[in-house]
Amino acid sequence: MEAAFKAINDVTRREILQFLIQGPQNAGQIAKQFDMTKPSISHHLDLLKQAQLIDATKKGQFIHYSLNKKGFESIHQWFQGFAQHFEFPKPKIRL
Amino acid sequence: MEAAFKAINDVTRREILQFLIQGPQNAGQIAKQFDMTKPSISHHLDLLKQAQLIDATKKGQFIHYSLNKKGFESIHQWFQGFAQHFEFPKPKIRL
DNA sequence: ATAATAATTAGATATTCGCCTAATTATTTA
DNA sequence: TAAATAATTAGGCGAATATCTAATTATTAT
Repeated sequence: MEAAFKAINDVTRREILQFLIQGPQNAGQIAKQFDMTKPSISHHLDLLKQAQLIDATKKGQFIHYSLNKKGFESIHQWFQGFAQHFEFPKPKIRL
Repeated sequence: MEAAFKAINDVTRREILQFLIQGPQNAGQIAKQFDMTKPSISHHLDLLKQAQLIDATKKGQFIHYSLNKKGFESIHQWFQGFAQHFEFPKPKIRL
């Protein structure tokens, strides 16, 4: 959980997560989106992976990164502890 | 939003938020909970306030701190962007 | 008015963080 | 097998962070 909070405390990493909503991408494709060197992006990916916010699977010489539910769940759980004390906008219907 | 992510990226500050679930507390009462000097706690409170995760209201020489919905909402909003891509446990009934 | 209490502000220091360049590893293609 | 491509690892550096002690501000009580 510690790792997840740390991971999302950075604009670039949050933007990487946003980008991955579109679907899995390899490190090069991710790096292209940012005005930053590949090693720096690689480091960000590492932290996101440690936080289990993303998964990495090697496909040949490429590594595909995709969102990982686990990390988000740990943040969600923490958040739920407070959500009960506030009222957050709820969907009109239960999906 | 930036400020909220920053604020929750620290164990002490998250514990302060947890503590405030019990209800408003002044700075001294909060500081007593932690093995840390009052100035350090004061600084943490300042960051939480900047993030609008807590409110501060002066009552005489005391300052009462309480949870503030606003900061939590900004985190909630960010999170919702991903929640739609995963399935998180939902309550059985709509409250 | 003075002393005591609550809390913050200021300044210093050690650690962590984010970024870079250079070097390395692993895989594919010619 | 040699060259090219994808990505990471290593090492260094300035900026930001968390903590402490000392000093300051504001309020209450004697």
